[in-house]
Amino acid sequence: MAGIDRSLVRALPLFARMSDADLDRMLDQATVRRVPAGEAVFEQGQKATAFFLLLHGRLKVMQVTPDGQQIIVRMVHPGDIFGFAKALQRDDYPGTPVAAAESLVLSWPDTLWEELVEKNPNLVVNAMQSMGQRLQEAHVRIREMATEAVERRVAHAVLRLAEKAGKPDGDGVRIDFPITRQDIAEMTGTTLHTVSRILSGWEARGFVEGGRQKLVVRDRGALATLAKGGE
Amino acid sequence: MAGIDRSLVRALPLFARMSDADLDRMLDQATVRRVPAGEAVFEQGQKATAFFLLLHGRLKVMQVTPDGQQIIVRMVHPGDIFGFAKALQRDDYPGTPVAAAESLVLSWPDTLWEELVEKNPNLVVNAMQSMGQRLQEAHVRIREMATEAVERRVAHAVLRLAEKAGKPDGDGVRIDFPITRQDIAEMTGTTLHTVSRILSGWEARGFVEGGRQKLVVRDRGALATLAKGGE
DNA sequence: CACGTTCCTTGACCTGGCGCAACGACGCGG
DNA sequence: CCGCGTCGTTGCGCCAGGTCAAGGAACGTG
Repeated sequence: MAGIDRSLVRALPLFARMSDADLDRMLDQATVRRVPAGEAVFEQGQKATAFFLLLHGRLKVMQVTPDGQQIIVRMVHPGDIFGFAKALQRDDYPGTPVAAAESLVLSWPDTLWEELVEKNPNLVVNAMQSMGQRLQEAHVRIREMATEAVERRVAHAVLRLAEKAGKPDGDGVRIDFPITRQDIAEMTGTTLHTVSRILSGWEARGFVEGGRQKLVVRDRGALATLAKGGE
Repeated sequence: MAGIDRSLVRALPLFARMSDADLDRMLDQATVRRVPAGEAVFEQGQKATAFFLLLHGRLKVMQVTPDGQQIIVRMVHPGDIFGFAKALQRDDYPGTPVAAAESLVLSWPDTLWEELVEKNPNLVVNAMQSMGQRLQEAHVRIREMATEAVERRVAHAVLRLAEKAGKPDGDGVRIDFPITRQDIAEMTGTTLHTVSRILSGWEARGFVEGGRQKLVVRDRGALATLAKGGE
């Protein structure tokens, strides 16, 4: 159905210890989809019928609170699985993954999971480890939100972005997809106003370089110090 | 080694679709340990050598921030697995589980996991689902911390406690283990002062009934309304 | 290139809830 | 049953950061 080259995904931890033949077979059963920037892969609350893998691009998983507030629960980077409702024991998707940049998404029908696992027990083990890491990251974020002031949280968020989505840019690291102040606010639990003020401050001190939907980290060390709490 | 009666754990989702014989064998390989209230099962940062199951009692998983602040990452209820570092791909424990009440804990050496899984593939599937649920809960908490005011967060926390650890008490529900204001503060990311004020307020309105290390929910509906944001 | 839209910045003001402090109450150990 | 340690309550001042407001800069589109 798809005809994706195995080499694109061979190195992913999810497929570790899976034979080339099995992997090819799995890829043959996948659907590829191009998602333009700004579009959702699926919608929060929608019945879950598939699970997904991000091949290329960048997704932000949004959740809307009953009273209309929006937050970004996590970012999906290439190689990550998402929309894995099966694992969450739900039959609907808990969030909405929106493409921050044009993205390429692989998906398999939910019903295939059992069968795939049957043939390849490692798949579950690997999937579980990936979820374990996400759980850990979630706990770190909870701890940050509970104990740290806004500026530190933003520093952490920016560092994480640089880590996961950084691209060398001159003497710094540029976040490799369009990101707004609003996005950062929704990732750290603040308002875009506060984020704007903080970034302006950092820019004045030469830590970062801002711009419309753009962010370049110039002095990673300084941010790390901030994040650690050393004023 | 242990001689635990199968019936104690037979109903747990973790062991679903495991044969009685296999379960008995697994239980034979387990170590039982009684943990008095206030004592830790293991310590954050310690090398991970086992994984655990809470049989009876109640644990609070604490994390200490580099600068000494403490928070409660989650509560462990009977039937929950914890200290599952294998799944997190870590070799040390990320938190410290402290007994809130006298507890009974089962543990298996980490090294046994692979072997157990070999014989019983469902174990991984079930473990993953349990982690999936925890991940979801973590996301909910992140959303709460990002968007909700303190009083609402406390309302949510108390409702969750009533749900998971509630015991009928007269016309209300009593939290079935000793819990301090400090604990609730560390679960919601506030100070004990604010929690105390909030609970006093609720008590005045007849929603709850406080006391030393004690908390009884009298009007669950009122709390639910608060949690939902209805003034 | 004019116009609308989206994104960013900055100022002024206001308030939730934190920090500090003092005190009261319960319960345990001697 | 007395003293001390833990736990809870409450008042007060202060400030980080949210809200409200206004305007400017970059981008896309007809």
